[in-house]
Amino acid sequence: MLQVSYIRDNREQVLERLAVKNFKQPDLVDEIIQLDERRRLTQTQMDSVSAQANAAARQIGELMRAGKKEEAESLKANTGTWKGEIQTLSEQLAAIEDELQQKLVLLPNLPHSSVPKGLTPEDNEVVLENGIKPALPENALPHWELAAKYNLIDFELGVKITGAGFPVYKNKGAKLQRALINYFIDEGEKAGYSEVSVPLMVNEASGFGTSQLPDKEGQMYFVGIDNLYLIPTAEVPITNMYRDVILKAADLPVKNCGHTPCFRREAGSYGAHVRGLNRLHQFDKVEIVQVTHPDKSYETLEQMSQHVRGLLQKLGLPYRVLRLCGGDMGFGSALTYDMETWSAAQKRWLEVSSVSNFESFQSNRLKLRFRNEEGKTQLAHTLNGSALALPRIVATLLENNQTENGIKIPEVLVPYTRFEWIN
RNA sequence: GGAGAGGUGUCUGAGUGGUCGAAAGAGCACGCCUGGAAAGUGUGUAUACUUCAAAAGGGUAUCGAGGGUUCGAAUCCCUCCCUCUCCGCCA
Repeated sequence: MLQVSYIRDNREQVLERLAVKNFKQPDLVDEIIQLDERRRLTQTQMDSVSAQANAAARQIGELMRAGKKEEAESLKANTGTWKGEIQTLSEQLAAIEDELQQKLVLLPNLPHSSVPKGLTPEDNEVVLENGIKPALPENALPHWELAAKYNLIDFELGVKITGAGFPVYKNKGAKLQRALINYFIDEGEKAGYSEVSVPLMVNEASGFGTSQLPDKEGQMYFVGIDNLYLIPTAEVPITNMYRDVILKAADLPVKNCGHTPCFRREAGSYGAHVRGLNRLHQFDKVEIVQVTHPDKSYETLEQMSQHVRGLLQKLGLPYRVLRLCGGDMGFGSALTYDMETWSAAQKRWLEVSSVSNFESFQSNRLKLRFRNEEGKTQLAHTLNGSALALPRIVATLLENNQTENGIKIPEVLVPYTRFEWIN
């Protein structure tokens, strides 16, 4: 959520930046500024009437104590009017604030100046490409066929138990999952992220804090009986650990990592591109999260991106890094890098990580602040990234590392899998 | 799930209708003291909104959340949330 004071002081710039994100309702900006003016006016009026009423109440108290009952009674006569006024004004204020809030949450974050204009994934900017795309023989198999051939993943069984998009991992497939999770967590800890294990369901306030709500309501599974949402990413519970928190400047940066399953409804996605592990309703992911000083967040974004690239490199996967264009970016992000691996049998890039700087967009909702050099509270910046999401890594590993003798496990994973081949 | 107790500032904790944004202590910050430290001592120490050109200052709101009673609510009433204890159930 953008800060109203910022919008007020930087109207032109806000409009210009929103245009980069192809924001469809620029009129909202002026509506917000006007509502804010009305809000302040109403608040000032209400405050001054309250001040009068408070003063009178104090005086009545003093008179009562002094035993001057009649004078006190005569003062009471005025209070009814004030009470009425306060009532009216506070109702007005509440209505204005409500409307303001409703409009404010519709504004996405402003993109960073380096974000390219554009509408679709085709407009994303390729920042770099690394690694060698393996040349597979003509009869190379896509991962869903490899998963069946080596008895690693049973998609049909998942359909029986739950439904499409909830695979059952078996044998070395299940072990590979565990190995990847542990490997990613260990690498995170090496990079200074302290591990947390967090709830998989969150309340509405948490969903709002990281801006899944109200924007992406339909993308989350909702448990109505208890009003809880299944997390679409560990970003939500981990970042919300710092909701309503004022950190010391010395506490920054805060670095956490954690593994969770992620649940996504993925309403409306079907077809060849969602086959196998390409798109699931439940998948495992290790997430890295940082809370930083506003001056450091872009530096941090680069570090986080490096961390993710390092993982892909160590796994020996060819990858590329994209700087997302305005149209493809998430609602709350100011700058996002997507990391994609080359899936050699499908002959396409698969997104395996997304690293974003939210600047103060989330922290404004979270009321996540720190005490700055001047001793004043200031919104911190939040960042997060996948490091990494498992299914597409598994898909790429299986496809790219297939040989006549089976699937070769990357060296760095062998201490975790305790087998070198799937065959 | 049943019964009871309770939720006050960074923490402990006082406060049952007015002088309470809130005693006291601890902690923390800065100063004095000291060769340095401890002890001692002094001062300060919530957040948000708003007013003001800015600073200083002022106003309003907030004692789990929301509503109500009252001229006036941390204090009384209602609803909800949470914590603790006992019982029940249970991985």
